[in-house]
Amino acid sequence: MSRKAREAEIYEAAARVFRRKGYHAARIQDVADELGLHKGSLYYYISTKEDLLRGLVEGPMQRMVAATREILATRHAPAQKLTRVIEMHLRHFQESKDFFGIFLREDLDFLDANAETDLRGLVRTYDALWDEVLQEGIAAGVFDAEMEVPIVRKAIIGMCNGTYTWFRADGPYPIQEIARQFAAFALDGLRPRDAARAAATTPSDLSSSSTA
Amino acid sequence: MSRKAREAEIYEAAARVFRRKGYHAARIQDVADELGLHKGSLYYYISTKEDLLRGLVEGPMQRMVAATREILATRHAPAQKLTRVIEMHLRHFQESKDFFGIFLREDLDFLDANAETDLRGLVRTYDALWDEVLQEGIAAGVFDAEMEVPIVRKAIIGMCNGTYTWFRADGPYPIQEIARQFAAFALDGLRPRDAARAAATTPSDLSSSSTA
DNA sequence: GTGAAATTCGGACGCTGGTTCAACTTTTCA
DNA sequence: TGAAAAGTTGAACCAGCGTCCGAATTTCAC
Repeated sequence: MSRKAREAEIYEAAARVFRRKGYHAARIQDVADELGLHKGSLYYYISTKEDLLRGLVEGPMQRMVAATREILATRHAPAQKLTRVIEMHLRHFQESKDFFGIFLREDLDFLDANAETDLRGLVRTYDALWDEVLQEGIAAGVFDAEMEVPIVRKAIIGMCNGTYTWFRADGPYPIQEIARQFAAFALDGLRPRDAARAAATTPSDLSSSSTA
Repeated sequence: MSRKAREAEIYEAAARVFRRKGYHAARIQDVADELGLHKGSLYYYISTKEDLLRGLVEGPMQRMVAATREILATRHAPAQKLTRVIEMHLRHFQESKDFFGIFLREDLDFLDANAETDLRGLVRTYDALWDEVLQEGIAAGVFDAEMEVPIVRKAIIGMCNGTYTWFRADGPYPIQEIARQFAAFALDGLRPRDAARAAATTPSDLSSSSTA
């Protein structure tokens, strides 16, 4: 096994352990156990426990920002863009579950303090992109012009991030179904679907595939 | 100062510290510093650090369950009950911010393991009460009958819990305004308010006080 | 096969942090 | 006012954990 591959193994193991126990509660020994190594051996690959965490943090957030930019660049209707952004968020969330588990639970600001990583900046960028989606909808007259965009954005993202607490890949709902329901919920609220559909000016085209 | 009062001080200080740093990252010394005491002195009041955490956990959750039961017992319309439950959740959330900060971030299952506290049970009860609210709405024909109740419940609670990440008492939005927007969002989604109002069968009476 | 390089081992070191405790100070109340 | 009770101190103990390092083992080129 190459050095790179071994390093990747270690980082993945660390991600799992950090998510399960939390960064501070997790011991280097736990990471070693996960790999069947002795803890001293890890230091052949890493320098400190903090660097291990830092290594995990880079990547997932950047990918989400990039994916959001792509969606924004399309010519879809606002409601559809929103649906796709929600889906995208949930999908990345699930794919980098370990990372987000850490990201949501730990206070990672101390990482920004003494290194080149700028997590907070990335989050700000991501938020701004969401706001753009909502603003487009308002400008197009299909979203409530009276809404407070930051609150609504936080409401939707909070809704998505909440999946961390309860979503299980082997649970009753596949991630697509959750995305579908979340999008429908965001766009139409709880009002009976028929009435909502009748009144809605911008139906989502994503619900056609699975009508559950 | 009475013993009870001193104990309360200690638990409150611990709550603040645990929320700021996380239970595992926080040190007993930090709690002592918060009070201007020496760490040894704390042990005149507490037995272990874990008990300190356990003491914090009891209470807030029980109060929320009780408050939800009260709302359910009223004769309000489903949409109004939902609005009130959302408000209630956010209000308790803010009032016991330290507790929830810990609750959401830490893995507290280990507390259930070897003590009489049954956090998980409480959470299950709380979820069930929310589901009742939603079911009532469906039965009354004012909520979408096709929704997956558990998903929607989790969506709304997730939305509320997300406030932990961003809500600041001195920020631009008072908690009431957030509750109002969340409820409106849940009930009508993002569709323009006028169209939503026209079609809605159960307007919320809570928005009358502040129209932002 | 042999030697060097890469990798892993296993123990040691030092620090941190939870907990204990005997001594000291303050409060209480007869 | 004085003695007992309540509360606080500060040092010490000890276990756990991050980190280091020389020795042992494995890998691999020649």
